[in-house]
Amino acid sequence: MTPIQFYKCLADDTRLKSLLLISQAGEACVCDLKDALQLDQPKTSRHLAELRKCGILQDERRGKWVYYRLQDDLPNWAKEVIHETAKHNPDYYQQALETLKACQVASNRCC
Amino acid sequence: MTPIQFYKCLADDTRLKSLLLISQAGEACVCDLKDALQLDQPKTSRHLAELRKCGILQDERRGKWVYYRLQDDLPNWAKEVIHETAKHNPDYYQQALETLKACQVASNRCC
DNA sequence: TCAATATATACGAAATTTCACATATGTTAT
DNA sequence: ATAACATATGTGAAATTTCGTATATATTGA
Repeated sequence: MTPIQFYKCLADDTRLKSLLLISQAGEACVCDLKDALQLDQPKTSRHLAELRKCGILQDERRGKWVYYRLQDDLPNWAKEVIHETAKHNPDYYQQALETLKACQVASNRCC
Repeated sequence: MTPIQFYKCLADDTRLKSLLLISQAGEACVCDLKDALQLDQPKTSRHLAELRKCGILQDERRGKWVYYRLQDDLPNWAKEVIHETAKHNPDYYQQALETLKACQVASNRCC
């Protein structure tokens, strides 16, 4: 993954917030993310697919749901960038993260 | 500076390369950067101005030349991101950096 | 098999970004 | 004052990205 590919992927509000949420929560399914970020389903899915296609996220289907998390072999510099950004910018995603976590503990299904 | 502003600024080849070159060289003037990156003058200038306007770079005029360097009060997380990216992706900018350094030692004027 | 739920994608429109070119501004030296 | 050089910016066209809507695919349970 080239730096320019990586940063183009981060340069969208939906993708950046999704990525930071996933980095903090460990993983998230499309429907929880869509509720946490108050987006429609196609938009959420499309941006997650873009993060997957450029090698930042990996997906795993579990029943009806698809869970996204950081790609296992994501270069360390990219992981560092994501974590450093998340660590020092909680205001940017904190409210959505709380909604996301509430969804995730609620039950074995989505919000 | 919000993370999304920051990453939108990095999501362009000219801006990202300029930024990494400047982070490695300490500073650079427009004409040296334009030669190192083989770009025309307006394009170089416009992208540097964008990095300045969003708070990543600062400029200083010295005679006819304008030198750009990292903004002194750039948030530390942003500095970390830039340095981590530069440190682990030398292939992306190494050739241009050598040209830039050659320009800078050549004389007290631009290439 | 059929209905319900979750996710993905095709497609054209709308919005945004980038570009090339022309020109303006600022500085220095003569 | 003028010429030469360095940098900045205005402008509309071109390219790219994002979006909304409709629809397709996949899974589960009745």
